[in-house]
Amino acid sequence: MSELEARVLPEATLARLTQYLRALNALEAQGLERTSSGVLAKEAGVNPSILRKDLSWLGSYGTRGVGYVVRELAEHISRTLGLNQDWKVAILGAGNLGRALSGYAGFTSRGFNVKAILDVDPALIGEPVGALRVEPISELATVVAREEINIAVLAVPGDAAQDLVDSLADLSVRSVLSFAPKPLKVPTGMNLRRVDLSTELQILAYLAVQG
Amino acid sequence: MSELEARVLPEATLARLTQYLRALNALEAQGLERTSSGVLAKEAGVNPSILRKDLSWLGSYGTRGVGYVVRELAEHISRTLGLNQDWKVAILGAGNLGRALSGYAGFTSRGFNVKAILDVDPALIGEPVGALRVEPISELATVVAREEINIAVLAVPGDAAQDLVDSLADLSVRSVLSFAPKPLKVPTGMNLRRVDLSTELQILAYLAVQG
DNA sequence: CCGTGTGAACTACTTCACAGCC
DNA sequence: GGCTGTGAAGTAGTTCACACGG
Repeated sequence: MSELEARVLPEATLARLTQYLRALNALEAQGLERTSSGVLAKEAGVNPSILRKDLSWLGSYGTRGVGYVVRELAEHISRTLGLNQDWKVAILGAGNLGRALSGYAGFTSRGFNVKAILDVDPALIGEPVGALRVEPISELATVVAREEINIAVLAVPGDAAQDLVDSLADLSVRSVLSFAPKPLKVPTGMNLRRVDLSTELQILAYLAVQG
Repeated sequence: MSELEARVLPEATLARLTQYLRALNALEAQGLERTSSGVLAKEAGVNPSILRKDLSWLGSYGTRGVGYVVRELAEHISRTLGLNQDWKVAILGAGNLGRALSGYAGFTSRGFNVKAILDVDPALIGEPVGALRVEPISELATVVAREEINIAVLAVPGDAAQDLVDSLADLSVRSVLSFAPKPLKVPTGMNLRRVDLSTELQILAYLAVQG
């Protein structure tokens, strides 16, 4: 393949683009067809400068002196983020958190489909979770192949997480969202994002003491 | 001399300190009494330089040529983060996510006690969740006072979140962890952190398309 | 005129490299 | 000798301010 220049979006821009997308949807729901960086930035909770700078990474989609066409801009951001395609998600770990995530609205919307939920615990295997049934984690390879999983969500204890990441890497699952409270090593080419709930609470504790 | 006496830890440092704390606990569990920035940094998944720089914000607690005393450093970080005191957490929203969070191990450890779970839905009120029962959100003020709540976790739909933040502010709850997929306005003096699960998935989708 | 798009200035954070001390 | 602690250098991200074009 011909090498395109590695023009990857900065991490921070990427995170905000998802917020603009939601903000645009909110504006569209209000019946607005056009908007400006000021209005959109307010809705997304950022300042207008950074919004315009972020959008400049995608090219020029506004009109000077006027603003942006809501639907057009939303469509463009969606395409850039890869949300025009279908994402098939497997949840690893059918404990409280895993089960809650499988039904979470944010996970089932916008092209993300939870296709499977797996666990090691024999007591959980076969149990219904929404429209799915818990499958044994020993069948991971089979499930990933059958459902064409491309995103995995790790809702397992810290000790189990690294082994699963390694297995997923072998199965060419290249995107993982981990809730395990441990740093994980990932092979190059795999994308990992962590959500660490107890870290968030600890940060709040510090801020509360400060303030 | 700087104008302000109280120099606050950088946000990024703060987040890593919580990781060092976990890493130190892991080392202590292995029976180690002393460690070095190299070992600790590896366990925490960061590089040694930034670790030493982070610790320098807390003052000098290592010994040149030797390293750090595990328990001493852990104790010091804990104190800095305000983890020597008791934190009383209320969970707002008793849906799948709220119920899962109330039992989440990371939430119940290290001084964080889930004292109450509340919801608007009459069908849920009175239902048992672990050792608690769901209480009506109309009783928020009473519950906050009774349990001396100082941290609230928002696990409600986006539309309800802002009103709850405002109510919490009136009740002097100064720290909020929100799972609502919306930017929220907070009064000065209130600390808000957001965990946005669908944003995380969207970022992964983009990264997967890129790679 | 008005709001976008963007270089330039600024701020925050990370890494380097080595002086300082045990 | 070896590892900490820290200025200095480097990098990433944000805000400013204004030229540009509908």
